Amino acid sequence: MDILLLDRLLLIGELFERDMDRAFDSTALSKARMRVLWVVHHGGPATQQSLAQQLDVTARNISGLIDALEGAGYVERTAHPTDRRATLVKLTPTGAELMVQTARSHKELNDTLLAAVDAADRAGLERGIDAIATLLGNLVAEAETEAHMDQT
Amino acid sequence: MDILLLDRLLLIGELFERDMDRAFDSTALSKARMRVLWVVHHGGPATQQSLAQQLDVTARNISGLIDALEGAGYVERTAHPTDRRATLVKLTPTGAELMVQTARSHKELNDTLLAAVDAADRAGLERGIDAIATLLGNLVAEAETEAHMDQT
DNA sequence: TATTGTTATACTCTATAACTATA
DNA sequence: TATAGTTATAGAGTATAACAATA
Repeated sequence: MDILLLDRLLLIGELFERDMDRAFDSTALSKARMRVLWVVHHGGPATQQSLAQQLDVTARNISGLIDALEGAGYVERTAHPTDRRATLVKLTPTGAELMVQTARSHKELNDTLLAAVDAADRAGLERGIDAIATLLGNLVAEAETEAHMDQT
Repeated sequence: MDILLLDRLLLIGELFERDMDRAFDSTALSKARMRVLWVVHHGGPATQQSLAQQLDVTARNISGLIDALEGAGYVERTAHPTDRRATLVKLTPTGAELMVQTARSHKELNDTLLAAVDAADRAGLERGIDAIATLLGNLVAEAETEAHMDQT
């Protein structure tokens, strides 16, 4: 009745964000900018249009984020090989190094947290989180499809 | 190696936020404003200073949020009984009704998600989430205390 | 004609600093 | 002198709309 499981899950998300904020505040790296780096790190060089779609923000928004990341030396705009309208956004060596480090500390935190869970509970925990993430993903996707229908 | 448990947890937080955004976009209720309502709903009438501390934002920021919420009819500023400098922020009947509905749908979503988890996994899931939330809370609190020390 | 990225404009959330009224 | 709230100003993230270059 008192504290819902969902609330705990949301608390974890919030705490993680606060931890990230603290870790990156010193540089030019906000959450929005880190997300851009993350997508480029995982998907490789991408056009700004592609980034806008993957991050579900406007092209204008991406322009500003890439401006900032380029100014800070984490990405560079390069010519698209076949489409002269488009630019390809790539990580610089500095940006690539940052993402490797970030992925590493992310993994370490994951392991630290998992170590606090009783070994007997881990399998149930993973299956439960999986089930919840899947169902919630479906619910949100459904709701967004409906909302999109309504617009049209 | 591929997908970390932590990533799933963060995904759940993101999906929930997207769901909330969709549900409230139609009104004057952003995430920041909903958080104010949530705190007043749970803690009762509060001064703006108190809200600023509880939400960890500046007093100036609270001024703007209360302006918006007052304009939309969800809260009202009333005189503080003993301190003429301060204002007490209260929910209007509309605001109170909104929070009751929100708490209800929040609970429903919680139950729906939990129902998707195999009954045998639920206890382990709850214990695991609890352990993770507790440890992460401690880690973040420690880090923030240290950061605060550095400033001083 | 459609698409890519930019310029122009606006709104929300956030912060710091200066100020007013009260304690 | 210290505190509660506001005004002034600034910067980041986001959105729409108009526009240039290219497809």
